[in-house]
Amino acid sequence: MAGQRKTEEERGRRSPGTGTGKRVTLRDVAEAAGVSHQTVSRAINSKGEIDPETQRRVLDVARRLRYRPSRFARGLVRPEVVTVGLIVPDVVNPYFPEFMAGVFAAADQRGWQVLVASTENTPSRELTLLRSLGRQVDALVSYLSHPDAELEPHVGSVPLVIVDRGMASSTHALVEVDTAAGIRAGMRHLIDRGHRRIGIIDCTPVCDPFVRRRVFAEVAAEHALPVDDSWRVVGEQTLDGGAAAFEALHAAHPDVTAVFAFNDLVGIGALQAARRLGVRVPDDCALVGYDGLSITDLLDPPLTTLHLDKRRLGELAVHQVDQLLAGELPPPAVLTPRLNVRGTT
Amino acid sequence: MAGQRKTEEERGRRSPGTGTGKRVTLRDVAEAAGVSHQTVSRAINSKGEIDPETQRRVLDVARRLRYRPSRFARGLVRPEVVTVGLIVPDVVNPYFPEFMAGVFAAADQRGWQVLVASTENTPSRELTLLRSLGRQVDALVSYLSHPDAELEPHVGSVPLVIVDRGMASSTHALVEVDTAAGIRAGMRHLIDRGHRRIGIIDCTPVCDPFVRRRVFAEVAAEHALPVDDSWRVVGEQTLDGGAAAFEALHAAHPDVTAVFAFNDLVGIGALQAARRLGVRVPDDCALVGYDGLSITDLLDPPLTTLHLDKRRLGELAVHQVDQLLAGELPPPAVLTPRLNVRGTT
DNA sequence: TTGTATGCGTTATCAT
DNA sequence: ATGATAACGCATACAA
Repeated sequence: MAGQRKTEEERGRRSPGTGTGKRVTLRDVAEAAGVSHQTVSRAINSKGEIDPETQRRVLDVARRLRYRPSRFARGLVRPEVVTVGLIVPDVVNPYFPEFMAGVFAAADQRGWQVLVASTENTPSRELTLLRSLGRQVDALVSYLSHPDAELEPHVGSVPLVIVDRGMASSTHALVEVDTAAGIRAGMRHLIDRGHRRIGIIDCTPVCDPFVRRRVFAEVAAEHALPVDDSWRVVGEQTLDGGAAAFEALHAAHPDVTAVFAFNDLVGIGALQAARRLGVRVPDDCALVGYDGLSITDLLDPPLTTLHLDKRRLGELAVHQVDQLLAGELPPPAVLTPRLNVRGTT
Repeated sequence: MAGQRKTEEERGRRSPGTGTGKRVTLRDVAEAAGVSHQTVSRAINSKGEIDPETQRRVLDVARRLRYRPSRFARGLVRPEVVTVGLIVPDVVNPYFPEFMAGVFAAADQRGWQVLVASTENTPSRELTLLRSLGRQVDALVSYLSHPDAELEPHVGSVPLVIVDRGMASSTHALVEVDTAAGIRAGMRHLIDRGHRRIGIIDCTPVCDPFVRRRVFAEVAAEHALPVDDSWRVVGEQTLDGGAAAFEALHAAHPDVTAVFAFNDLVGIGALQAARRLGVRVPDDCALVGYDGLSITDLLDPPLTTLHLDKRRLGELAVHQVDQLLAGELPPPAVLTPRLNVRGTT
């Protein structure tokens, strides 16, 4: 009595969302099984109070019809599962997986889910993703390079946590990195080791107003270092960019004894360039990175770097979401990098 | 006429999903603004046909009330956005971000969204995530270590793509890696270079039935290599595991001239151990890795490895989802690693 | 331009 | 054990 009608429904069924064919609903299954839609619901959810035989039969029909419950209809009726949207610039850059791990862990701990999207380092995509993801989630955690004003039209009413943008906000929650303190610690370390002819490899960040340059100049002045603006080279934020910048710096100032890299990626590039140039690290020239990527540990020598707890950063972001969902705009959470002295200084 | 009632609604409002307080709906806004809920809908969605003044007023009230449209109610009525669930063992392991990047790219290209979760290398979590994510998405892409039979009770009716499990399936779509071919290529490479005393560092994978051991033995037999089972050491699938395994292998067979590592992570560990032992790579002992992690490029010397296009693997997985959603069970997609000869052989 | 009525697919309440 | 009916929050056709 169950396995009679067959071919019509099975063939030609398109899955939900695939445009054409209508979706298979609880009622379709009910009709095909000769029961009420309510009974089908019970069967699907194994809510006791149902004849085992009936359940088996209904489940069978459901399978035949390729029935799939609608998460929307379900979400409408059942207690909501909090979903956080996460926007990062680049999943492959080893910086972000660590950050993401923190977000996942904190979210999972709360029973939340995470919808992830990548801007592929394209600022304009930030805006479109803000829009599209925004309508699908309960809150958004995002790396963003635009100021609030430009964001405003795209952020609807979604609670938003902005990560490491380096700009204040009166409407969104923030998680910030105290880069200035980090740079200062790195500079002090080099100076403590007796370095005075220090160069810096800087990069053009998307929004951040050259904190590194500023702090570098400040510290240089405080300690009367014999360096001026020509000791600061600007390069691409890549391995090759770091290499090229190191070469440029070394060409301009062969007597440089220490280099501060924009970040570890750039630092690794610089290390490779140094090797090619026959500059021994750290004997001829010390090198300090920034970020504390775990891969810097594998280098030879391992890179001295300002280690930032990226995982914690992610956890803090979720914590900010927490507050936002509770209806309050929390003060910015700030994290400071920690100097990790290893082989290159 | 708009800014009259205030305090009652604003205070005490809890956000959606936060348990208590009821959700602010379109009708609440309508009532507060003194219009019909339809007008509010128009205002929110900027669907022309509305007096600009009315719209402004409504939007204002909506903001005051912290109104947020329900994604569920919306999804119920509007064309569905396909959401793919992605389950990986570990976000931080550099292998997976590359894979994820492929999934994101392919998904984005189709206008799909991706919900990500990590099992944290815990097989039991695979099952629970399968369940919880399964009800929130249209299809699932997952690394899984269980056989179909154990999966069955947890995979409801969700279309599922299993990645690199190394076991056939009659109900789920697959994306596989031809590991045997990879190992074979690596062995051939070593043999071509004249190596005969080859060792292998193997690991206990969760499900995969020691493909490496099997192929290693086969090739060894085919070429009558002077090696037996004692040339195969099994270690943890970590940096330290690789180092320990290399030391063990080297202790047992000091005359080993080449080592095949389970994967790059293990290979890097082996490389570090070799350096500590004073074994020069590749002069004293060659080393081959597996996976082709991009960081192996930064090592000194860069690791010769069997490069797997993990990004492509992710794209293929999404393509399998495509088929599944179209109602067909596609044949397994298979990817073969490519030998990438660099500094360690 | 605005309001009224209806349906989306599910679960929950209450009968039977 | 099963079925009828009413929400859930939103958008859309249609009426005013």
